[in-house]
Amino acid sequence: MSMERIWKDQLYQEFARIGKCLSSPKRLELLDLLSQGPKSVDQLAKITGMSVANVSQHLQTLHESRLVRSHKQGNFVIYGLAELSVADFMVSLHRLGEKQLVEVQKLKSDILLNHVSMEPIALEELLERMHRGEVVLLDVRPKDEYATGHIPGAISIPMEELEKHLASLPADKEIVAYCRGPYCLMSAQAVEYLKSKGIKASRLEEGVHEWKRFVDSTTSNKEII
Amino acid sequence: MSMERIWKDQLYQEFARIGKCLSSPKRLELLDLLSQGPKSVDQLAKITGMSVANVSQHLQTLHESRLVRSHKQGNFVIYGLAELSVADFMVSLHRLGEKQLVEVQKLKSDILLNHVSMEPIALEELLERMHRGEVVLLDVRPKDEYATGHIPGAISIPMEELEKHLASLPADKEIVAYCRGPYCLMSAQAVEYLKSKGIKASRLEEGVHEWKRFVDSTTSNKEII
DNA sequence: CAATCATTCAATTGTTTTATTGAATAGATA
DNA sequence: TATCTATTCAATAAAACAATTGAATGATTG
Repeated sequence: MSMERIWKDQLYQEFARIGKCLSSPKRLELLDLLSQGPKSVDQLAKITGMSVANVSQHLQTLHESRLVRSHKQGNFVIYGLAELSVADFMVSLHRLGEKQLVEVQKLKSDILLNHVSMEPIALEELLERMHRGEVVLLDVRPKDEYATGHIPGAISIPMEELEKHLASLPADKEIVAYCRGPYCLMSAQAVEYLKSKGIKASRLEEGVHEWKRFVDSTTSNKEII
Repeated sequence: MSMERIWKDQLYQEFARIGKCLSSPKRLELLDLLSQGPKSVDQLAKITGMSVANVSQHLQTLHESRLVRSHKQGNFVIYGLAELSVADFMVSLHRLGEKQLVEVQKLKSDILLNHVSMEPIALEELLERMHRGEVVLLDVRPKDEYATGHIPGAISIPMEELEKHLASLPADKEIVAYCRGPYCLMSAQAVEYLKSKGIKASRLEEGVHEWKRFVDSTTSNKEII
């Protein structure tokens, strides 16, 4: 076998390690969760419904490919993305999946039918209307995820505390709720609840990383060659 | 199991199908090759050194995930990327791999040591100098890949025909050669050959898709929200 | 109409991966 | 020091995968 062949095989072998990480549904879910902020092993186990040992094993795999990293904090091992670019890559994967896989499109529209008339608001429209002061953006993720990063201007009320803080919401404005991204249903539940209380509300499908990619693509303005 | 859990599992199952495609080194190489233009099964088999049956099997996998598509042309089945966005996604994967995997960095620098003093020229610098008419950009890929898409201003001389067309190259300008991208060595071989003939030459690491992403990121200039 | 050719299919092999257990580790707490 | 607790490790069994081979397909060519 030629030198070049060996080199290419080794190189693609390496890239395939990242591919391997993405070949398991559970690992993809873990990466999506970690995109929102660092978490302990058993937090991840609880959210995903997997056994702790299983989560740990998947995290090892992700660690070997340098997609996540960890540190000890008291009794817990906290895992997080190794790089912000991993989150951005996950957005790329989601985009590609939604474009190529009819099944993804179907699954998404199916769930939105369950949540009545849940047409999401477009990111562009939202930012415009926020700017004009017409809407309030609501981040319904846990506090720590909000602290890790959120869309500027959003207020934080975690899903479980929504009822408690209902009164503090401005009555005259429309509420737009968002959560972890297109495959998280917390915002849908929030909108459903708000609507049931007679509050005008709609859902933003995008999460923090999708938002970030959007502003990056609209504000980059380097000089042309 | 809750409705939501089932939905999420199905959804991530779907995304994992794309991941599966990326988990095999051979399939990654096939995707990279198809990024350059459509090819028949046995063309791919010859380039990659795999058996035809094996290539066909991998192509089925890629086809099931809607990453490639095929059509018959005479006696041949021609495969190509299903969407240009697949090529762009591959660039994302390469980026992530180069950033996270030290092994990839090492493999790349190792091979460049073999090709003496082969520091690649930066894309930005190249475009500037091309614009000033200081350099000639040379596409050494096969003609059909050039026809599928090339960097504007590049001239096409496939690797094997380089010797034949040597005289037609402008003597006063520096030559910059490029090929399929960072993991293709044709351009390095071309530069080595040109240098051996006393022609000033250097290598562009980027290929068409990397170039495309670069111009997209520098020229996008929509108004800010 | 037979022969040829590129490709796919089917069956087989050996290898890898997954989820599941239960035990081991190593900090923190009492 | 003993006891928790969270996590990892190790061993297992079931499932999925990759590469190989040879046969089957199906269109084109002589």
